[in-house]
Amino acid sequence: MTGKNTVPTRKDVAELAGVSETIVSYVLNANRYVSADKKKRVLEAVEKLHYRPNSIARALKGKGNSHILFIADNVANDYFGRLLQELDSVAYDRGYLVSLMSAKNNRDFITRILSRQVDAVIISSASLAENYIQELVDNSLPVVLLMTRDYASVHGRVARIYTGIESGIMSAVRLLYESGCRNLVHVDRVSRNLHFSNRQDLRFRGFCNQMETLGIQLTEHSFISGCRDYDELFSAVCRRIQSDVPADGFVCRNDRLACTVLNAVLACGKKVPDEVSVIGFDDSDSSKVVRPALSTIAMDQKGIASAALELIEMMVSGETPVEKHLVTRMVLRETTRQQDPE
Amino acid sequence: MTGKNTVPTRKDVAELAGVSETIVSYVLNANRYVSADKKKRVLEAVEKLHYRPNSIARALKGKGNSHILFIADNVANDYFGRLLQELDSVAYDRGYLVSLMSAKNNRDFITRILSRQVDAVIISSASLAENYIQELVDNSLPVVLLMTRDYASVHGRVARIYTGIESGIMSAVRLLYESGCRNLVHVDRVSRNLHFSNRQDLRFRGFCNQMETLGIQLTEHSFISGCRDYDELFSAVCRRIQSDVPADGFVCRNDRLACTVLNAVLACGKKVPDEVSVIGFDDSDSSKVVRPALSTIAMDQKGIASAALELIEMMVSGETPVEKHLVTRMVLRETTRQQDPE
DNA sequence: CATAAATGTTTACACGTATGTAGTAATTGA
DNA sequence: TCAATTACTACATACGTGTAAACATTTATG
Repeated sequence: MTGKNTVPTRKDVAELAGVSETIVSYVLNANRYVSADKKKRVLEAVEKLHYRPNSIARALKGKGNSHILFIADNVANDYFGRLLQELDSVAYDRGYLVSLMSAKNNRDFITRILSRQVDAVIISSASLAENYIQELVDNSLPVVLLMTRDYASVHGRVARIYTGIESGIMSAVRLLYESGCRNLVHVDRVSRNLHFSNRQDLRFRGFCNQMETLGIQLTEHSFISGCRDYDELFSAVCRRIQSDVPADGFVCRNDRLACTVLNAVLACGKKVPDEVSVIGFDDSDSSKVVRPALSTIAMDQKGIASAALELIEMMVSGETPVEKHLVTRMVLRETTRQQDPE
Repeated sequence: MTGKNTVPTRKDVAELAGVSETIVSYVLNANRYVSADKKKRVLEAVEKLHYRPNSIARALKGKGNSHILFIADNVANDYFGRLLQELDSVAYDRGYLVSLMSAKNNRDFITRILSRQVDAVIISSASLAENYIQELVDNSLPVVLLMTRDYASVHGRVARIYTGIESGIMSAVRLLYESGCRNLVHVDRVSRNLHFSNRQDLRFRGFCNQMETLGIQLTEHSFISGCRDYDELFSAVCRRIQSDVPADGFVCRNDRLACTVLNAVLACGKKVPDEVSVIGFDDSDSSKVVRPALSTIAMDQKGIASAALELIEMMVSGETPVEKHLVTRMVLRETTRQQDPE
């Protein structure tokens, strides 16, 4: 079995079955009359040779590539990892292949994508310029946006998936408030190149909206942002804890941040969750192993993946895309005081 | 800018430049004589139209697809996430696209891959059957194996990357031994469907080899395996701690396991690292946020990614693949007693 | 000056597939 | 019986590209 095989083509199948290539095509695409006899012979030949139509040639003929491109800022985190996993799973079942592209690559971005003839693009990026996205849309490439922020300026045939981030954060704020927290703080990402969240960002927006709904005045004390690394964040949290109006609840962009916050709070000698509450986002491994175990918000990666594929198949077959709405799930562990969210 | 554009082809470029299509091809592939005048006009037209050769058509002509397939057991963990990130980065720079496929998908596995005409496959999987891999090799598809275990039965044109797992674990064992641990335990993965490591697995092998080198008899007490989830692992660790010959050092397959072990050890009232040492693998986020911070072994994802691409380019251009050897890096934090590894 | 060599360009085909068009044979309808 | 329909099959072309080979032009050589 160590000889150099060669991938069989339609021609090989046709010869083995004793029919023309066209017949093979018709059998496999099931769109023309083919006699039962020949159909059987073709299928047997296909089986015997392990023939499978060449995706490349198929794509060239304009028949779709069964190829999805996933664009994200960085796949190196728990959330994206699990999303990719689910995406691959549901995509594979439907015959699709999933490819990856980092949003930070921008040389030749658009032309590269178009030259690949992928069937659709899923975008989950806060950094990808909206005009890039618009250009993809203008080239009639089906685009699915995973809404982590507002893509207000993107118009045309675009499908949007709302993952429930905003309402998830809102529930978190409400939970902390109802359990007695009155000095809530939103913890933003750490980054070398300063990048502050604004109302475009759905987490930030969720926090602000819910605070306003609760009638709480937003001040500079309501936010920790602009830290360049986790050490800086640690210090910032300590300062915030030891200030005149000490924070008693932290709502964090993700679990990694939340864990650092948690450690800082504990280091300051505060009791968690009795004196201070902390809630993260992602339900990552970190949230499960820190002590006390971190309360967090879990996203429905499987649901998102399914929704994305459903939308893609709609768009590919020409239907008008719709919006999909999913929900997050609160995972209450030990850094929040128990409280029925109802 | 909201009109439906259309992707330009070689023909469009040729017309705009006032030359034949062949000239365009020759200019872009730089393999024939073309007058300076026409070359200039072609390049200008290319620039103007944002033309890029259609990868699909190119692939169909057998000129490679600049397409790499990455096959792994599950990308939903820190290690794979970062590897993917690095892989995408170096691949993008060299014009490649990276696709994903889970090793647990096995229906039509081979034919699907072959029908995609990818240029190469990178495999990092403990579960993918070796005969599948062999089949890819037999179909003269360049394969790069990330050696997490022994693929002894795979023969032919295969490139192998040794990521330093085995020696990394060996160093860890030596470190714990030299810092005084005498009852070391290897902690295996948790899994529903029981799957025990053996000498094929490089971590397991590293542990056993080093233990034998140190002259320590391996017994059933040297291993914790067969746990179906983290709760079971927690209990198993507690039992092991409270047994007649209490363990004083745990070498774990990954950080997630190590964190659970750490929490169990602490819950049993043992001092870490004074009484018990724990070391993980991956340098994941979890290892950074648990308290005490977990000592661990970091892999060189960037180096692995570069090596993989280098090997792929070698194989694609017909050279005989070679073995690549990388090294891991010990990250000593607070769950091991400080000790100079020399 | 004639001819060979070097340089520059085009024509023609191939990769593996899908399908419009057209053709043949069998069946049906009146 | 003859036309009309149905059940099949085949030919020819196109997708966008790479490149051998034929052709054309210029330059070098004897």
